[in-house]
Amino acid sequence: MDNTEITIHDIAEILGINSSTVSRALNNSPRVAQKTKDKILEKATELGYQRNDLASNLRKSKTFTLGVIVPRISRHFFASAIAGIEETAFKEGYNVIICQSLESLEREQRIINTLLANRVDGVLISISMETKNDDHLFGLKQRNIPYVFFDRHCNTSINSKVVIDDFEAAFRATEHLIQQKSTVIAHFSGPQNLEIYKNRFKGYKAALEKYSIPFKEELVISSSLMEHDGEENVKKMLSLPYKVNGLFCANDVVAIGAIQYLKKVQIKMPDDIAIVGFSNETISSVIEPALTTINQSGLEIGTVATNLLINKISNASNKNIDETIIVKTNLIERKSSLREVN
Amino acid sequence: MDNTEITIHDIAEILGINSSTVSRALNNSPRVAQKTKDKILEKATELGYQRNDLASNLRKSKTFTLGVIVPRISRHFFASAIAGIEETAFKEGYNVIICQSLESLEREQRIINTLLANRVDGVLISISMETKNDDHLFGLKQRNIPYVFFDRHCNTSINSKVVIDDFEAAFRATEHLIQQKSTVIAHFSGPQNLEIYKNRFKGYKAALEKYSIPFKEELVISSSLMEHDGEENVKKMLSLPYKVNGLFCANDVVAIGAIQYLKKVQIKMPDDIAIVGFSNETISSVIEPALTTINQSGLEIGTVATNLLINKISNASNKNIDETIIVKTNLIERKSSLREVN
DNA sequence: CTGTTAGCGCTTTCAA
DNA sequence: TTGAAAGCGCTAACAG
Repeated sequence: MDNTEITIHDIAEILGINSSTVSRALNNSPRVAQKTKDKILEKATELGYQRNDLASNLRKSKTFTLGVIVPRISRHFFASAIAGIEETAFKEGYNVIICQSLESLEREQRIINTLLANRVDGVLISISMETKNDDHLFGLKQRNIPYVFFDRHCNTSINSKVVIDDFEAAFRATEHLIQQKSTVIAHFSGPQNLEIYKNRFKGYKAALEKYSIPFKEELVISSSLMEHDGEENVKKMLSLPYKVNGLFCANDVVAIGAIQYLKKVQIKMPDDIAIVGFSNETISSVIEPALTTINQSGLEIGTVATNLLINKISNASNKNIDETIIVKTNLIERKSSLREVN
Repeated sequence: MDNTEITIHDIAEILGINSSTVSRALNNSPRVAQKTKDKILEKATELGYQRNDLASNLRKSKTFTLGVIVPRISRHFFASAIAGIEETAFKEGYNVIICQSLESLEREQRIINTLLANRVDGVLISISMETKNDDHLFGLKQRNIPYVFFDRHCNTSINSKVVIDDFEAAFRATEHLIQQKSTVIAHFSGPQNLEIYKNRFKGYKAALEKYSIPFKEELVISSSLMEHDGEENVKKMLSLPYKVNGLFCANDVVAIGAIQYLKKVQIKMPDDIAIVGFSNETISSVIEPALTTINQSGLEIGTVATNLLINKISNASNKNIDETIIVKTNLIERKSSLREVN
């Protein structure tokens, strides 16, 4: 068990040929005789040769690797987005480095430096809660490395992004509640420095306005998107001096927490309170039967974003065109199984 | 916005010094005068220099990168294990490449090749459901790249691993049910080609034996660890011609599904059926109040495994010593909040 | 179809 | 304390 790396030179020497030929053969170049190729391939597998991508990539100044930055890989939405990203990337011959910012700007910054040092060909990013602008992406811009935001994006400058129409979705969600006879509608919101939550809030407000329902500050309950925030939010909501009979929840994780607590304190959904929340294809079955959802496909967003990025990488002409792709959402109304059960 | 990479040579040329000195300075070598260092660092930041790790790693034959292979990053347990891994790795100056096998042996194989090609310094792996042995790790062995199994491991040859005592934990879990007056105890099991599920099954069986409870084949219900399997399993369990009043669930994801379905069909826990299942620090609050858990710390397992791996990497003498570290679990009994509520 | 040569950007002897 | 030179393993002209 010796540690020596087998290189193309070793193979070349053994076979009494030149290492360039070995290189060509291993890259399946048409400019090598089939017989030589066979010989080389056989020897390579025999010796357990494994190309050194560091050397190869260095030489080619191309890594076929994409960096992906998400706040947290375990979140339903991001997990499904990653599924879409990986699928698309692999199909196009790209590898993917998945990194989590854990909602920290500093970590996001560090990750970008690492990706830069590793010469990724492009970056997909969904920003952390702490991130207020794209200053820390300067390195990418300077080095002309294309990047695409997905879902959580920056609004501080023009960039390529793949998002849903948060305003519209929130508007529709709130409208749906109103049409379901909800008259007092709370909004569990997210960090207001994130565009998506800003827009969801705006959509909520606009719908109220349209139907002449007075907006009340105290019905908007914000949080940092942890599951236990759901419980906290519900408690705040229940402590109001009047009864809330509708809830638009801007985040799925919070929604899960909220629904669980509502069940626990025996508040019936949707009879006591109707809920509309965001969801996606991988979300836990907890939430599914409980409420009407705005289906936001992480898989699709991931796929679309990756295609856009790879496009930017390969078409130099597209590289500097900033475009926004809006992925459709749809409202899925569910027969609440909670009605019978709870 | 030109695309030219800034190299140490550029900096050297501008400053009229040699690139070796620049290299040394940027690596904070003590063999460079502080004045020169300052000059170089200033110029480097001014130009937005960013080291090319491909070149650096190639030269050093060392990447300070660990490969991590898990079945699925979105699973509670693996997400928390990854948290532990990253924390430990970063602390020691290592980066981490996270890969998911999606329970496919073929993908696992491909991932290993990619990691090999990228010359990672070591690998942490929790095997897929399809993986029956460690044949596909041959490349790692051959190249003398250390690897450590965590949680899901192979038993087909001696390897380093960080695991819990599955037999003991399962035994204790089942014993607990018996002491809680459960007389007919079902076991929701996992794929029997995985050691951990084999051992959990053995522990279950051994406990029954100790207390002279007859073992029944049909009480052992296996699945492929999806959340909806929980529901399927419960249905199978309920279709038995006798009443089951205890359940030892060998997997948390299945447990979540099972508990939800049990709630749905209004079976009271623990009155109608007492449950013990595995859990860990990040698990959804869904499961928490419902049952007694065997607390299996992903964070700790990740941390321990990473330390072991880094140790193997740096101490050549340890490299070929295979050791098994058993991380303690503990049984956490919960006051079931379901009792009052449901 | 194959060989020669140069060099990707960095680190690391060895020398001064 | 700095410089010169070699080379990590690979690919890509260019030549033949």
